[in-house]
Amino acid sequence: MDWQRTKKCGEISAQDIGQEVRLNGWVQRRRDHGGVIFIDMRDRWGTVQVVLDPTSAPAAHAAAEGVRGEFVLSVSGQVRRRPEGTENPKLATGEVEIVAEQVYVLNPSKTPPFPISDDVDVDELIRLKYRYLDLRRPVMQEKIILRHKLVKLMRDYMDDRDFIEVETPILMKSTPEGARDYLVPSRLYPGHFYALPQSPQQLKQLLMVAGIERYFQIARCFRDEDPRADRQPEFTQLDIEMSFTTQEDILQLMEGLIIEIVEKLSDKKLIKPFPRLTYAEAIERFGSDKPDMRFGLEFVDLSDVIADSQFKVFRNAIDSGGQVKGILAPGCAGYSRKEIDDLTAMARQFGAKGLLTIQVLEDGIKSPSAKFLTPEEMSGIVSKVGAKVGDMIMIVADQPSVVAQALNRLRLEIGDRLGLRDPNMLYFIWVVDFPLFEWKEAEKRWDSAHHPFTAPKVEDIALLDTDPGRVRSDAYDLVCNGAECASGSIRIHERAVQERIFELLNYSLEETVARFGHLLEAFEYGAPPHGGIAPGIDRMVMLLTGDDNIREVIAFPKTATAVDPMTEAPSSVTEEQLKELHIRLREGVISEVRTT
RNA sequence: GGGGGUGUAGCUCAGUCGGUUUAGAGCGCCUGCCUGUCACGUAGGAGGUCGCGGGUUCGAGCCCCGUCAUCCCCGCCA
Repeated sequence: MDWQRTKKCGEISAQDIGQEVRLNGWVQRRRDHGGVIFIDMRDRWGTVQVVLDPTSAPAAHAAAEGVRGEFVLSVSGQVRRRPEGTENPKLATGEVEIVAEQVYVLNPSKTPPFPISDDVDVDELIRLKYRYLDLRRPVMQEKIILRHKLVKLMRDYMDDRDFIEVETPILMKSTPEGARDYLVPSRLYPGHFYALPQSPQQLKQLLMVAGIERYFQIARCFRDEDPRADRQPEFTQLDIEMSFTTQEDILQLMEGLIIEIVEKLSDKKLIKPFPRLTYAEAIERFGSDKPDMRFGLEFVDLSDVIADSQFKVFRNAIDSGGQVKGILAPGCAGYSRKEIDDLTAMARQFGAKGLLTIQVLEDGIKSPSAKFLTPEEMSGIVSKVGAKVGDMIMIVADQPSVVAQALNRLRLEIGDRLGLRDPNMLYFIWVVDFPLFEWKEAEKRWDSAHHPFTAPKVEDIALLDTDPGRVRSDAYDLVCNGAECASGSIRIHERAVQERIFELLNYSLEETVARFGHLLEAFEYGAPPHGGIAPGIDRMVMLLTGDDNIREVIAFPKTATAVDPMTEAPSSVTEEQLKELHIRLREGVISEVRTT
């Protein structure tokens, strides 16, 4: 039986009229008129109508009577122009149809658990359980194809610039810093474990020591932390590292790539060149190191206006080294008590003790703080924020980190409510000059802001000994519409500097040697200066498709509970497997084993 | 680990104040009819552990407690 296609369903056009063709595909829909039967046949390239006439091709017609949705068919016949008045402008192939002569059912299908169609809203858990059916939907196929094009473009771009792709191991050594590792027990070495890489960071640096000079990899990364709408336990990044480079080189390289991606693979608007903000500026103006720049509503520092205020909310904040900052909520003066309570709850989520609102109405100011502020102070705030009648001002007075986080959240909320976050705009910016360290209050120690291999800025090296908190690094993030989409740095390439950093991070010499001895040793054999960056591929696809859920751009994602509903991973394993791995489960754990 | 939402037919949902002895709709599915439809039409039919367990009540899809699954957020994500 010769069933292989000579044409694709979606590629049939008026040019094929008169031709004999054979098509392979799935039954999208079957319409039985008692006499003539129509079958819409779908493959990856599109859909075309097949006509079955009971008089001219009785065998084919008879076969088609038993056909149902999602049956797999091979159909041969002649392409013809549709009779006058029966064209379907909604279908790309709607000018023509296939007059079937032969129909083979290559495989029947059960009725699918949900319609294979773009315009249905099906519970995601069912979609994931039957992901192979979900992926038949044209929208999903488009995303998979777009992702392929993105990765191909990345590979071509890097190859054109003399980068070479090197694979690094998935079975790696555990380094308990940063995210939690996924561990893989070793059979050959009882009690020992491999870890899946959180990123190929150390290996790509070692490739620089190896003289590869320009490396990239489409790299899978694993982090055993709770997933989110934009986060998966495993994800993919374009991992890049280069030797004899500078921050400027890397930003240019990456900016060129991103522009090419957006211009070739989407219709979204871009701002070129990408504006640059220092970390300090970003925090000052937006309270975030990944500000959404599609709209303004920047923070306004009110310290000078209320410097002498006796209002104890302001007084306490200022006197304890805090800040008083506000943002404008244009046109929000009419907000109800409930709406303001909701906004206050958001601010509280980030540690703010409260949210102070000032509603500027036709007949005057409405604010819980009105009676505690002098008229001069009130009008000073209103004019400094630039509020007009109909606007609202939201003020948070607290420690700087609380003010930043709370007002950042409120700014994004107002941006959403006012429709200021234009979905057709991809507003990329570079955030640079990150601090090298941040203070971990819980552990009373410095921690790397980026990672411990990041180089301090040369002009700040002296501060390592005197004021580590003020040391800036050659680290940079690419941010788009309020989300981080790439992160990188110039790395340390000298053993002494690297050891000094580990020392500041409070690692003992033994720990340092045990975990990073290979890297430190490598630095002693002529390690070149180097640096790199790694844009996240899943998030890049999300930007292009406009999806706000990362699962929509991954073929077989995990749920927000880190489960694959299709294969039911993770699963329990046999006693023999455990025995081989020298693992015994604790009693309580055995009773908790999932049994779905 | 914490907070919030959701769970009723294969799918998407409705179900009022706890009360019409038998829980509904649309789509899908099955059967009949129909030779130009494309969301075909038309007549009929099947299909329910109201997530699960307990409780309150004369009576629970609806109220209470617990639990499971899932989604979003916080923590976490060098």
